[in-house]
Parts: sequence; C-alpha cells; structure tokens
Amino acid sequence: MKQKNVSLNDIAKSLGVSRALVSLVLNGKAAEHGIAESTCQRVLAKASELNYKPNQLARSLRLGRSFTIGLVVSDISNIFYSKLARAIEDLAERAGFSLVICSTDEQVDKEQKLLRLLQNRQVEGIILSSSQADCDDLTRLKNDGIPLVLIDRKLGCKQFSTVVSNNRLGGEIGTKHLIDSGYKRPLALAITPAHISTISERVKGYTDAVTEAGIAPWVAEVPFEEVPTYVEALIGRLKAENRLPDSIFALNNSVTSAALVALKKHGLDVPASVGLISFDDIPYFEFMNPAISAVEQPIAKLAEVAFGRLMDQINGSSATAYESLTVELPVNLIVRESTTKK
Amino acid sequence: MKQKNVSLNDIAKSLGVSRALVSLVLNGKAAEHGIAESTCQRVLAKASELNYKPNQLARSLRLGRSFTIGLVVSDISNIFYSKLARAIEDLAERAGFSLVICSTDEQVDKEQKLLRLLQNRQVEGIILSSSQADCDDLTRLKNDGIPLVLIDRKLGCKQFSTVVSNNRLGGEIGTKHLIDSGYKRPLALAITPAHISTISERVKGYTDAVTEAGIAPWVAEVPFEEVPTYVEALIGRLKAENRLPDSIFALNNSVTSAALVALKKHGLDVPASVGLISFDDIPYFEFMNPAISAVEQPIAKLAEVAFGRLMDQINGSSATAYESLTVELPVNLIVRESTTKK
DNA sequence: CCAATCACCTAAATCGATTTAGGAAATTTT
DNA sequence: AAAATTTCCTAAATCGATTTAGGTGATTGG
Repeated sequence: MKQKNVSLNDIAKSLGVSRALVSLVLNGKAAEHGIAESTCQRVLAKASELNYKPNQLARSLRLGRSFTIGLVVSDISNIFYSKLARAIEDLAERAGFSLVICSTDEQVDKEQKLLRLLQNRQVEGIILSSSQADCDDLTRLKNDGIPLVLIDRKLGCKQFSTVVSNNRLGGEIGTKHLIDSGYKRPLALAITPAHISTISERVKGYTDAVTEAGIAPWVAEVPFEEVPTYVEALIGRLKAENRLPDSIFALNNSVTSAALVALKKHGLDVPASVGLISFDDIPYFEFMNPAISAVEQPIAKLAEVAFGRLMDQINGSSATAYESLTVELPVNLIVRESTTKK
Repeated sequence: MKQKNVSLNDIAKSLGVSRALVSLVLNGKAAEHGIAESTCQRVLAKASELNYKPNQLARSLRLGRSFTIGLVVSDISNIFYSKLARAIEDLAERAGFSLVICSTDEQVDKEQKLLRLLQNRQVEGIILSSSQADCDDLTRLKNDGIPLVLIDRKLGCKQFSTVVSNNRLGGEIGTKHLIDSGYKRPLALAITPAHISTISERVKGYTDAVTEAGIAPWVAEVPFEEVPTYVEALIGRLKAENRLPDSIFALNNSVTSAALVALKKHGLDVPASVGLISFDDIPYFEFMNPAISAVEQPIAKLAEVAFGRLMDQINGSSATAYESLTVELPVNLIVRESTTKK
C-alpha cells in the first residue's frame, strides 16, 4: 500500500502559508529572507510532525543537480573493483553523492548502453574503467559535457582525465624481481582483448625487463571469457611437452587464480617447480601456502585521485578540472614465498 | 562547459508541434493516439538529429517511479556482498532498474542515515542486510510504504519479507563434518555484535551438533572491528597455554582469513595440527594449500529470491507481495583438505 | 447543405521542489 | 499624518517530462 508522501505543499497548506516559505525555512535560508523566528518554528515542527521527506527527484530536477555519480567497471564482484568501489563510495558519501555501480562484463555494447543510461539519469559525473578500444563513444559523452574520469585503464586517445597505476613499471619490477630471484624463463600470462591498457602496459614492462636481461620474452594470451580452462590446458600442455617455465608472472588477479588452480591440479609445486608472482595483491595471498608475491596497486589512492578530479570537473573549480592529464600512480612490490627459490 | 541538454520542448519547438505529440511518439503511443505516420517520422528524425536524451529525473517525478532500487550491506568490498551485489545488479538491469549500493560498516546510525537517503531519492525498493538489533527504524520505513526485503540477516521481528541461508543448518552440518572427520574439540569462532542473526544461528547449529555428540560447546566471540588482531592473540594464548582446539569452525569469511593468518604465523599446520572449516566459500579456498573446506551459501539464489520478492512488492502483483515470510535457502558443504585428518 | 464521423493534434494540469521579484502590513521617520 | 522603511511573506515561473480531455478541419452521410 504505497501511500502518497508528504510534500512541501502539504506542509504549506496545513500551515496556511506559501510553499516558498516552507522551502526557504527547510533550506536554512530563513534568516537571509527575514522570516520570523516563530514562523520557522512552526514550519519545522509541522515538517517533523508530518514526517516530511524531501523528494530528491524534484529537487534535482529543479536544481539541475542529481548528486549522483556513476561507476562503471567490468565486474563489481572482482575484488579489485569492489575495493575500488568501496573507496569511491566513501569519498562520494562524504561529498554528499550517491553512487550507481554498473558492470559491463567487458562488453563494449553493454558499456555504451550503461553510459547512456547513466546519462539519462542525469548523473553528474562518471568514473569509468573502459573496455572500449577506441574513443568515439566517450568523445560523444564528453561533448555532452558530462564530467568523466577514466580509472584503471587508459585509452589510446589522450583527451580524457585518466588515473591509473604505473602498470608498465609494475610489469618491469615484478619481472625484475623474478630475474633477481634467479629465474631464467619467466612466462607472462596476459589476457585478451589486447587493447586493455593495463595488460598491454604490464606486458611492455615485462618485455623491457626480460629483454634487458637478455632473455627472450614469452607471453601467453588468455581469452578473458575462458581464463580457467585455458590456463589449465596451457599448463598441462607445457608440462606434457616438458617446456614448463621456471616462473610465471600472472598479469591480473583472475589469471593468478587460474594459474594457482592449474599448478595445483598438475601437481606443480610453487615455488619449487615454478615461481609465481601476481599483478594485483589480494588479501588471501598473504596467508596462502606459499604466500604469493605480488605487485600491489594503490587502490585507495586511485580512488582518491579519480574522485578528486571528477569533483574538480563537476565544480569547475580547480586547475585540474579540464585538464586531460594522465596520472600514473606508483605500485608496490610485495615479496612473499612464491618467488623464493630454494 | 556544461551545455543544456536537449529537451522534449526543444524538439517540439523546432518542429512546430506540441510537446505532447513528441512525448507520445517517443513513447511508442503514436498508434493508439492516431498520430500520422509521417509526423512520427519527423519527430523521430529530429530527436535523433538533436541527439535527444530523455531526462529520467523529470520522467520519474511525473510517473512517480524512479526505476532505482537500493542495496544496503555492511561492506561492499567483502567478497560475499560483492558477489551478491553483482547478482542483484544483473537481475535489476534485466528488469530495467538501476542499483544504488551503500555500505554501513555495521554502524546502525549509518544504516539509518543511508536508508533515509535512499528514501529521499525515491528508490522504489530496498534490499537490506541489516545491522540493526531491533525493528523500530525498519517499521517506520515500512509504514512509509516502501518495499523492503531483508537479505542475509534476519531480524527478531517477523514483519519483513526475509531471504537468508539456512545458517543454523549450515552451522550444524559444518560441525558434524568436523566431528565425523574425527575432531574432538572444535572451536567455533564467532563475531560480535551477537545480534547478527547469521552468526547466532550458525552458533546455534554448532552447539546443537557438538551437544548431540556429547561435546561441550566452545565458542570464542571476536569483536568485528578488530578481527585479525584479536584472533591472532587468541590463538597465541591458546597455544601458549597448551589448550589449542583440534579444529576450528570459522563462522564467516573474515574470521576465516584471520584464523588462517594466525595459524600460519604461529606455525600451526592445517589440518595436521588444527582442522579448519569456513562458513562462506571463497574462490581462493579451492586452490589454497591446504584447500579450505567450507559451507557455501547459495548467493545467486539469495539474490534471485530477494529480488523477486522485491519486485512482487513493487508491482503489488503476486501472492508473495505483502507476505512477510522468511525463506531459508539450503547451504552446501564442500569438503576439501583442511578438514582431512591424516 | 447541415450534421456526424474521422484523423490528427494541442492545451493545460501535474509531479515536488526552488527562487526571484515584489507586495501588504506594521513600524519608524520627519 | 504622509512618507519612508522595515518586516514578513507570496505569486508565479521554472526544471522536463506525461497524460487527459478536448478541439480543429476535412471527409462522409443523409
């Protein structure tokens, strides 16, 4: 039984005053409009008596502000994105914004659809980890004047404010760590589609590092829709052919899981048979046996910088507002047992 | 540079027709209002030419429907809730709803604040994993007529539609599994506050099972704000006093992690020294060493039933709509290595 | 040729707030 | 007591859509 909500009008009517008066009082603008103290009291009392709840939809329509931002990622149930989402949620809440979260499953058309949806809902800005290969769709968004910050993944074009981890460097230091630990044949496990900047940058870092060490790059590309099966088959084949790598750099958390499953299933010991390092640290890595070494992304910082830039765009306030600078935040190598050669 | 969006009015004006006409056409009601085919074409063409995007805020205000639902949980970055959120997101999207996600950090006042916020934003319904001990606040919500479904945790009062796992039974079968595996002194690791129904039910199931086996219940309560340190201290103390349990039932995923950290830190082997089973299965458990046994909750099913009931309330359509029945869904025991006594 | 019918479209109210320009009554000034 | 000021409040437009009751002009019927 959905009964009608109490509106400003109801308060006004039951008090015999205009709704302008009520609005002014409830928005704390009584003083600047010289409204009598006694009237204020009556309004406030009546509002609480009727259990008045301002309709934000109406308010937003009138003000042209929805106090809502959108977050679009490939999958909110991926722990990396859920941590990111949480960090952004906290920042948004403090700033008086609500957060609408959407998952794209890496599907470009779904991403486009969701972006349009958010736009229709008049979100004031969008933080996006895009699965797009080109910039056309986002350019259209930007032309509509809606504040946009790319996070996690950057795009080829340079026209958007972008906040990412230093993935290339992460790929390099992770690889160097393997090499420094005595590994000679590190395999990089990447996922496709190849245009995802995080992965390609990490591959680049990996390639730089092995090349510098005089080792031939060895990159396996795993189709993202079938990570577990593909990785298991790969490890199985390499083992059968006696061509196993002595170490693996798993370039995101989904391949890390797949690699661990596969290695366990094929009875390969980490780090004795194969060393392993993960791009993305996960809480569970710390207490696994062996504990998994990882390149950790600065999630809280990513959220903070991205949100800050979005707010700058929304408020049109700061110097960074209409810059489309790309920020790359430093990553952190965490050495644990999975790369400790005996 | 936020330029004004194109509105219905703009289309109407530039075509020299009324905005009613435009609205009718764009909503596919042209036929039933006998609008000329040629006019339809002109409207459609102009709309796409001007890149018209309907303002959902205005639409919602007029229709009294926001096509938005709220999801309130204690922490969206907890993998259990993020999986749940993702499942709900998918269902909501298919039904044409957006999802606003909020985290309460187990703080009752924050929960109240967020619920009010969602209400002000005119969400059409709320799915809530509540941290409240009593029902007053939610009763107020319900009196406002806003559709509400409790998920994951039930409350003492019976007046809300509720969808939970069968936590008591889960506690029982997990414990029985320990006992059947030959463990004699299983410790249950619970978290406080004690009014969280999931935990108390699981404790109940544990108690039932040990009691039936003639074993004295042994429950440690861990304050939720300091899970890791507290658990580590506890294990340390028990070890020092030579009073270690031979097995642990960790009653949610956060204590499981803490227990694993603590056991590893104190050099205690799982399952050789201490058996371990977790309430909540986590993808990582499968390939850990040892792989962790778990009682798995039917996350997808929880989402499905809860969302279905919410929709029933929103549409006022079905028999379940105004029932406040509690549904308990079956859980699943997954036996892995961590409870395999040698 | 007047009325009835049809095809097609519009005016205006409405959702619930915000805001600006200004008005009436009370008070002070001269 | 008329003018000026102050105090306190209201009317009405506005945001952008939806929807209902009706209106206009052309065609058809008798």
